[in-house]
Amino acid sequence: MVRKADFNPDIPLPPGLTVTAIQKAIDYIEKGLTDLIEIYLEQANVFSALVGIYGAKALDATSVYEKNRHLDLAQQRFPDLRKKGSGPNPSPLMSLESKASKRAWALQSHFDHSGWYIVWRYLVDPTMSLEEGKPVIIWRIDVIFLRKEDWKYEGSNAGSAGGGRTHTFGLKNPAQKLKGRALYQRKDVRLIGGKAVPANGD
DNA sequence: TCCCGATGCTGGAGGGGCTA
DNA sequence: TAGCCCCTCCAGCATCGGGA
Repeated sequence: MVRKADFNPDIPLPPGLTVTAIQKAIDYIEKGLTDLIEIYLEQANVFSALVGIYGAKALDATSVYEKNRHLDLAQQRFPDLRKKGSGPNPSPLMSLESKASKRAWALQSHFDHSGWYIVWRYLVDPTMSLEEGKPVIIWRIDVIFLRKEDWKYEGSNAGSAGGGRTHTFGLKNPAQKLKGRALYQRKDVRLIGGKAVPANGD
């Protein structure tokens, strides 16, 4: 259950975005992903992408922010969401990127764009000890405006000789930037060993 | 038509630093 | 000194566009 008391009213939000819209989005994500838990067990990284997609979809439905109507651009280009009426090339203040992660602080992207970022921090609770019927729980939401200088380049040795992925950008000192600035924080989830776990699970 | 690079989304492991 | 926290680096899978 999403409680209003778990929201911090002092956290600034992107223009037009409301706590109510985010509250509905949490509900949408948690319900929507209940049947997709098998995907997490199969491929966790794909599941994280799904959480981010559901987040964007939910805000598209519940807020004044909308997804790019050109499917290919929506899938590939920054931002995920833009304020309705802000045109095809919204300013950073009107741009909202939806990201999801199991990790407590880290934030990575292939770009270092300026704009608003909403990060859905989730945990998978197959025992449903936190909430009956909800194996996926959004336990914290970070909403922050990031500038180009907040990102650091993280290179890659990928090339013809081998290697894995392409380069990424990572948020500089994410814990320092995000600590105490969560818009939403469940009190029944604790960080232990850098991992989010149900507080009633110990 | 096929291949490769760019871009989208992430997680895991290991090591260094800090603190109790 | 051990445990915890955080950062860095390496890992995966997907789609799309452009060039050969």
